Amino acid sequence: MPTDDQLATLGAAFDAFARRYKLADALGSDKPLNELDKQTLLYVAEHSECGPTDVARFLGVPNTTISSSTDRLVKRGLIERHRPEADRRAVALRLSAAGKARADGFAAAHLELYRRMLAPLSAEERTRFIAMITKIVSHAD
Amino acid sequence: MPTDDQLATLGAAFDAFARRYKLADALGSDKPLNELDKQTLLYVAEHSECGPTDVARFLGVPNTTISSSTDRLVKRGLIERHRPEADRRAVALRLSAAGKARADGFAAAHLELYRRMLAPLSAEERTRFIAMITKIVSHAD
DNA sequence: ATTGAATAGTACGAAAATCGCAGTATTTGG
DNA sequence: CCAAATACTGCGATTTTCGTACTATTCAAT
Repeated sequence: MPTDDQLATLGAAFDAFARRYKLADALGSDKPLNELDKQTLLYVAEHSECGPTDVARFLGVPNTTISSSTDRLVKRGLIERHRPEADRRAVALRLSAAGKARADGFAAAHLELYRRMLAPLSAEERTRFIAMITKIVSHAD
Repeated sequence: MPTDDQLATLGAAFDAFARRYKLADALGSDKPLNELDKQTLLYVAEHSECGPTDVARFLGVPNTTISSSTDRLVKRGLIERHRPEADRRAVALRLSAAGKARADGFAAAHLELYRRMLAPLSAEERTRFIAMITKIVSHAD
């Protein structure tokens, strides 16, 4: 029962949102990572010792695509592969020191982005906004 | 002056947001469009008679990339190119009937998406939420 | 009027990325 | 103990991006 007008306004806001708050790949690093590799790196940062299949399932892409992605990240020295003793078919992924630095860079950029987003809101509005968006995403279906 | 905790919560919410509210490419159409072509189509829908350069500037990609994109869209019969009398170097883009149908499909999917997002909020919260996000994006830098 | 610079777009091709198919290594279950 | 399942990777076809170089047209300044 939201009005058409509300939906249109929200749509326009989201468009602007997506376009404006696009975090520029942390300059200063060597070559920028493509979107998938960035996602892979961030996932591994949050799930050390995970396997390629975990990443693939989470990101919704085929296993082979993640295999390529991790290949690139290993070649760039951002992540490391190793065989866990427990299951020697598997591969466990973890960040290298350089990878951790890179992931931290992204995290910092994200925080800065969120800070800029919240800047125009008052303290009370911020609280409300965060509460609402949390409500939206935590609503099952 | 948002707290670290607020920023972390917002970040988590955005991640979930981006992952959950990904509009599945309107099934039923023939082959799905890739992301860029979708963006191009939508831009042309909103800016009939625009040129490739306009699209490129808006989307932040090189001109040649848009040239490829419009090529694909023309081949699929979704947009049409023609030479305006006024400036015969230029190319003007517009949707074909099929393209319009496709764009309308996307628009409908978007609306449905927004409806689902707003569903968990009360009428008053919706109003507030939209007002806040509008405030955020209309804030110049 | 002329012509040199600027502008709009495209052709082409190299480099990169995605992902299906098939293959290897290991584990599990009956 | 062996067939099926699981975790991944090698390979290669297809698609996409985008830089360089080109054509066509317009503009601007003499």
